[in-house]
Amino acid sequence: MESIKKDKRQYFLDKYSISHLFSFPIEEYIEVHKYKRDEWIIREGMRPNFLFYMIEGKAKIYVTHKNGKVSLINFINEKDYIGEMELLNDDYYTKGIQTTSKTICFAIPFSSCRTKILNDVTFLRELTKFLSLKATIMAAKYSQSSAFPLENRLADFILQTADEDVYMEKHMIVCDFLGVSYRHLLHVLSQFCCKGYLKKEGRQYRIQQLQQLVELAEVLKNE
Amino acid sequence: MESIKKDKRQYFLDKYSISHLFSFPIEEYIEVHKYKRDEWIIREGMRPNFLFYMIEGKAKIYVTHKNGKVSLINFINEKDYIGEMELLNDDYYTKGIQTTSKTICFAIPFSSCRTKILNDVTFLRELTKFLSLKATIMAAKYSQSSAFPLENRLADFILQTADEDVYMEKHMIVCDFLGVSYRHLLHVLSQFCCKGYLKKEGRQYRIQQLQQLVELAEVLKNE
DNA sequence: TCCAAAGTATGAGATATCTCCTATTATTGT
DNA sequence: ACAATAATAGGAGATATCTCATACTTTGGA
Repeated sequence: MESIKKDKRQYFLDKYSISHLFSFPIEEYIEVHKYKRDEWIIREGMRPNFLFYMIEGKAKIYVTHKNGKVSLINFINEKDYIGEMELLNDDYYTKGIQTTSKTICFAIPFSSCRTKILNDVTFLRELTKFLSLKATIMAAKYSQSSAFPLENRLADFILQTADEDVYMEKHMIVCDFLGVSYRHLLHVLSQFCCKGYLKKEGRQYRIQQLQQLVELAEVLKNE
Repeated sequence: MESIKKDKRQYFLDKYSISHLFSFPIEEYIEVHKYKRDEWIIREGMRPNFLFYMIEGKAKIYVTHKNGKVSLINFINEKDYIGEMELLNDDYYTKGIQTTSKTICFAIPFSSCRTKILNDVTFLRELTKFLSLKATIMAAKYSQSSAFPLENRLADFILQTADEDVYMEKHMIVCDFLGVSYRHLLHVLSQFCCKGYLKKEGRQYRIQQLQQLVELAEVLKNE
């Protein structure tokens, strides 16, 4: 992780201003953090020291079960908060957050801001709005997720996790996340290769026909 | 809908006190509303006049698409809020909420309380906690929903929607919600009857072996 | 360095689920 | 009261997906 300072910091503060989300001047407290692909923004089980707001890039949320199995739970994209559960909830078990590409976040230190933001109705209202929308969307997604064949859900997954045109998730994690057997995942992946959407390069896949994948993924988004 | 007054009202206020969720005395504002099965707590597209907090019973959330098709989106259970989106978000499209059984809600009038509760950090923090937990749970559910055969998901669904031991949802809505074909839904339902879990009575089904259904539904909840 | 564990890869048969088709009831508007 | 529409019901074959078995490769630690 690299903390961006001075002019560059100011550049991001201006480009993605979030001052309207707070009733007090927040800018002076904000740190701008830059991560490489696959870096951990938060380690599982460790309390974060910041409330994060993602402005560029994407990340994945992981949790480890008692039996040691690691599961991918969800994604984080631009304009998402990270660490809001820990901000509010003292006994929340922290999940791991790992970037999927180069990523830039605003990081608001708990040390100097926790009390302030927990008493800021403007912030709390915005956060509540954000969360209730998120819950609604997840509910809708949930109710229809199993309606589509793996082909569509996998296309969507590939687009969400690929960095540039390279897809390189672990099959085991993916079939767990998508709720599909290992065997079948491989089968559909090899179909994608046959059809020329992907090209296998050793252990990773390169996207050859983005448009085709986008069309398959679009199907999930109708209505 | 029936508004419960006097002693009975006080009984519910005491039994399910929510005063700790607010920093000001909320009790005097709370109305206690009682609904029969299948009543609408909120009509789709109409702004509610209350923030509801469900204390007994359960309900379903529906939305109508442009093409006229009606979809079940999610459930509401005890200790859930209803109308929080409308409280926060002026241009939120209101979804329909229909009870699944006899239901009792606290109803907090926007007219007298909206400003107060929108400026109450205690309330906002609690609501945020509630919503972020809900979003997390939905995300986890989503990622694994398609992992299980209809048998398990249907058992869960039946338990969530049955009133006492009577299940009587419309097949069309159910297969939409569960993302499964009409044909297959019927097939699994008739299997449940063969196995003696359910008994078909004209247009509805009566639960015969609750425990078996619970076991099937439990599978969804592991880990 | 070597072993155990995790991950990758593929075949073959078994199930779950879908699509298409065709009847038979409810429900609804006129 | 009647036609039109929506919902229920079930048969049959096609696909998607799962389970099991088996072999090879990479990886992390003793």
